[in-house]
Amino acid sequence: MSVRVMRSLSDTELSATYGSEEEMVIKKGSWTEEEDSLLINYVNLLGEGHWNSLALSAGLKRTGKSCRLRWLNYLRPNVRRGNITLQEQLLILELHSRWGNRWAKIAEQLPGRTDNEIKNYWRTRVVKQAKQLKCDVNSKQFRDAVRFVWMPRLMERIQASSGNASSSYGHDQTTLCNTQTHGESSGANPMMFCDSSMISSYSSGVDVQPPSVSDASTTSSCNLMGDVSCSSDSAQKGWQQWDYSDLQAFEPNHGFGDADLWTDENMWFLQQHLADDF
DNA sequence: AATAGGATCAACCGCCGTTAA
DNA sequence: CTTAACGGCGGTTGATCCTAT
Repeated sequence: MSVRVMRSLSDTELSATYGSEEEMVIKKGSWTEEEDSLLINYVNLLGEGHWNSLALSAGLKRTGKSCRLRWLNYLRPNVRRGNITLQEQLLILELHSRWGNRWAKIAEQLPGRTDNEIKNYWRTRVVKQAKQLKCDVNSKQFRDAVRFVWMPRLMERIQASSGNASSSYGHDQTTLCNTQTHGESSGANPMMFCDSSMISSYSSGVDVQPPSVSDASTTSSCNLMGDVSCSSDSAQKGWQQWDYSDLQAFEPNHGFGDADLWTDENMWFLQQHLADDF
C-alpha cells in the first residue's frame, strides 16, 4: 500500500482514500474529538501497542507513531496537565543534572508527566534562563547557577509552602526538607540539603525510588545535587555572603524579565568561586 | 482596538535499537 | 545473516495564546 502524506491546515479535514488503489492519505496536524474518541475506544479494546495495526483497525488516517504520541501525551488516563509544581521543577532540575536530556527517564520519576512536557519545560524555562544569563545551558557556569541558586530557592519556597498546603499529590509535605547542616559541609547553604525522602515522597503513589544520590557511607540526609559537595572554603564563604533571597527570575509566571536579579556580581561570584571548586 | 513579539505546547521528524521474517 | 517494520526517544517546528505597547 502506498501512502500519501498530507499536512492538514489546522482543523481542515482531509478526505482520505483507501482501498482499491491501495492508497492511503495520512492526516497530520491537530487531532479532532472524533479521532480522539476512536483512538480511546480502540486502545481500550486492543490495549496499548501495535500502533500501526491499531490505527488501521480504528480507521484512523494517522500513522501508528502519531496515535502512540497522542495517546501517551494526551489521552492516556492519569496524564497530569497544567503548571509544573515547585516540587516537580526541583526534581526535573535535579534529575537533569544527573541524567542530562534523558527526558523519558526523567518523566518516569514524575507520575503523570510526559517526556514531551518535561522537554518543553526545559526548553521554555531553563534554556531561556540560560540565554538571559548569556551562558550556555550546558556550561558549568549555568549548571552551578542552577545548583546553587535556583534549586535552593525552589527548596526554600517548597519549605515555606509546606506548612499551609498539602502537595498536589495529596501528601503531607512536612518532611519535605531537612535543613540541618552536615558535618563535612557545615559551611554550605543548608538549603542545599534535603532529606532523601523528599523525592520519593514527592513521587507519591508510585513505587519509585530516587536515583542513588549518596553511597552507604553518607548520612540519612543527602545532598540533592548528588555529586556535588561544597567543600571549598571560598565557596562556603561565598554562600554565606550571597544574598539570593530576592530571586524571582526563575519562577514560572513571574516575569523572566527579572533576570537582572542575576547581577554581574553574582555571576562574577559564580565564575570566581564556584567554577573551579566542584 | 490593533498588532507585534514572546511564550507555550502539541505534534512531527529523523535516528536508532529491537525484533521477526 | 540480512532486511524491513515497528516503537521509542530526543530534537525541532509551527500554530495558538498571551502580553505589552
